Amino acid sequence: MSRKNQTSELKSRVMEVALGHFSEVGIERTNVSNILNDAGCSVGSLYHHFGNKEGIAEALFIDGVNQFNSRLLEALLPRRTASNGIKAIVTFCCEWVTDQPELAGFLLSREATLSDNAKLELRKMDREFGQSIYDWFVPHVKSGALLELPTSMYVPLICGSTLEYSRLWLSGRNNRSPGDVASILAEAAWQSVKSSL
Amino acid sequence: MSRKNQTSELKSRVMEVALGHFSEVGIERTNVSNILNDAGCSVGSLYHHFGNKEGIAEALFIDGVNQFNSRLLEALLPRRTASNGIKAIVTFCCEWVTDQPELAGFLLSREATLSDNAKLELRKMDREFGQSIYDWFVPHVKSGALLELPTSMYVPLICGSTLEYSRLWLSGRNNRSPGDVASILAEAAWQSVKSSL
DNA sequence: ATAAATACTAGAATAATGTTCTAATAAGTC
DNA sequence: GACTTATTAGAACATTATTCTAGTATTTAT
Repeated sequence: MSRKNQTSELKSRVMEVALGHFSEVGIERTNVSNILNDAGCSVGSLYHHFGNKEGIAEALFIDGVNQFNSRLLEALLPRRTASNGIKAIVTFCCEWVTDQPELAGFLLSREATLSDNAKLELRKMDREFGQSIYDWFVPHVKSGALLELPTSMYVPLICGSTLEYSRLWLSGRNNRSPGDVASILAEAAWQSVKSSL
Repeated sequence: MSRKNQTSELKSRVMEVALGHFSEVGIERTNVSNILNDAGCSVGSLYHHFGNKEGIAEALFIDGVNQFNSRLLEALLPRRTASNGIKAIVTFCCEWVTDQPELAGFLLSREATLSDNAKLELRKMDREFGQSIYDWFVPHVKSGALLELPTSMYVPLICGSTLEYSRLWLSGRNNRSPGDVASILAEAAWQSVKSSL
């Protein structure tokens, strides 16, 4: 196998193993040595590739956000009505969390403290993503289908309930998965941002 | 001063100092030695009173939840209509977060990993609190004013948007405080749980 | 094909830092 | 006033993330 492949395989093995530990006991309480053992990686390699323990968390975080963003857009952009779009966002979130609870829990915990570089990269990703979202929203606000609100309020209003419910489910204090109650959450989100005209 | 007073003063000084550090850089990245210096406390005393660093976080967490719960009940219980009650909950949350951002951020971050003892205590508090809340809700669900939903969904639906908006504001990516947008959040919460009959 | 440069691996040594432990001190109690 | 107990003190310890130096394999250039 080429070095490139070997390397990228090692990196993803480390990330996979680390995610398991992180989501189980948190970043702080997972030992680097455990990651090394489970992933079959040497100290030198790990620090060469990731810099430090937080570097692994950082890579996981950025990967996760990227994946989430692109799939959410796939789910949202084809929708033509405000109601269908809002419900698609919520339903997608529910399914995504239910399908990959470890990654979702890791992202929602916001445990990862990002380096300045990572923050910049994330901000760039966010701008692009935000622009696509914005473009979808504008016509529906203009048409009067959606409430006109401070920009920063749409995400909390649409996704807040879902994210809070997801946290609850991920913490194990609840049997019904977000996927199971997606329709309730979707309807509630729609009620909270639809224009009452 | 009596020893009792001296002790409790030291403990609260430590907790206050620790909260400042925790909310600024997180539990993991605050050094015990910094807390000791800033609070004028010796290693021995700190470990005698709190057991370990997490013990401080635990104490802060339990105190915070206690304070939040009791004040929320004060705001909710006097309300006679479903609409007023739901809006009172949301408004209270907004004001509470806005008034004590450090404590709110610390609680919302869920950074604190609780000991089994603390979990038990918290569960007990939660049961009592939950019962009071439940008693307020039942008649409004029975009367048809509120949607009938799985019990575990009321908190996410009512508070989710507010908590998510609070996180956003606390992270500094936003100027308008939760208190500033409380009425929007309150109305949205109400729309999402009111019965549409 | 060979040499030079580069990317990567290895693990012992180091450094940072949370926690324990023993002794000393002061407050409360009888 | 003696005794018991709670508290304080900080040096010693233990854990664990990270650095560092040396060595190995893979590309790249000539």
